[in-house]
Amino acid sequence: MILKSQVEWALHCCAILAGLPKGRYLSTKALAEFHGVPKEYLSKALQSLSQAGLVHTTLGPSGGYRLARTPDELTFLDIVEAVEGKARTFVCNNIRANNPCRPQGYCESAPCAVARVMWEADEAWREKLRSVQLSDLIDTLAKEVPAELWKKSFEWVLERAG
Amino acid sequence: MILKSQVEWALHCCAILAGLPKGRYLSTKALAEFHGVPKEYLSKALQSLSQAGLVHTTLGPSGGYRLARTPDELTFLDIVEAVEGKARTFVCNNIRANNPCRPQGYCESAPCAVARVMWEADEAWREKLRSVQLSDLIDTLAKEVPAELWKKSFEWVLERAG
DNA sequence: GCAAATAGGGATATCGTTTATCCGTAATAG
DNA sequence: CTATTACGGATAAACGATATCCCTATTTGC
Ligand code: SF4
Ligand code: SF4
Repeated sequence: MILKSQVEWALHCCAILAGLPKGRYLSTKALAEFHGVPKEYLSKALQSLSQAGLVHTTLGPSGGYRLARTPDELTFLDIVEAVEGKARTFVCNNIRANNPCRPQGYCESAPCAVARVMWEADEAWREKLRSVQLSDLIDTLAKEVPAELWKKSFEWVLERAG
Repeated sequence: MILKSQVEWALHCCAILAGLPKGRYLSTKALAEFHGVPKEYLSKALQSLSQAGLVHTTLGPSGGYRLARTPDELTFLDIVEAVEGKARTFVCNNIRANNPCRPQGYCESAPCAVARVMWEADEAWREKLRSVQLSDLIDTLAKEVPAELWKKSFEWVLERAG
């Protein structure tokens, strides 16, 4: 069980978009080139962000993406769920219904204990992701990324932002 | 991203094995029939439990599986990791290495902030699973499963336990 | 108005994992 | 000795993730 690589891409793209000056847009082409990933496929991830309402888009030359909210209103969970979906990672196939001892027509009132524990764990995962904002990531990166590289990357992006 | 159905099977099998009298064994065949899942494939899940040291096995007629520890020494995490593996669900493809602004020969000292947050969430998921013991599950099931069905299932298992 | 660039979406192909089955081997109870 | 079992390897089918291609509508700059 492994998350899509698109999740990593989407998170990185949002981090870049967070540094974009108000009103500017950055294209799929630029984002793909910056991260060294296939443009067409990255496009699908960005479309997921768009459908989830996390980013705004414009068409035409100088078009592209920008964040739809401020970085402190965007959580990791927003981004992860936009790409990976909101479905729980544990699906119950209700195998208890196959118990040969079961009376005919017996009907489960509620999801069983196994499923509930697995879903609580899933929720713990989501809760952790919900607790980290995009702005937290930016703060950390600003501290950890060497100043020189940070500045050059910023300029690289600005040159291509429409 | 979805967990293998084998995870559900393994959890249910362990719950059944927990009710087995000391020294008795239950075969793959019985477990597969009880849960209504393919015997050959369930066998793979049980082998995973065996390799992880969570269950003991014996060969021959009246052979099968029993728990290697008491139910309060077995956590959900033990069982889930035996089947699903211990690998983290977020893999870092190090796409920051593709940043065109990066100086030649630049070397990352540590995993980046994105990966760390995702790994913390992964750990929160595992911590939750670690906090629930198999004995907790049995307690809950004993309360929720109708007494009649519980008793009949127990007898069904005993008839087939070697 | 026109040409270039863009997001969006559908169709399709490739690849790897999950799911499932089959068979041969070694061990064990009766 | 026979029947039954766990175990492991080989293999196939089904499915989802990855990746590419192409067409459309829209917008910008000229
Ligand atoms: S016991 Fe729970 S997880 Fe298992 S089949 Fe029933 S509802 Fe699903
Ligand atoms: S920023 Fe983090 S998650 Fe992204 S490629 Fe680098 S190490 Fe991996």
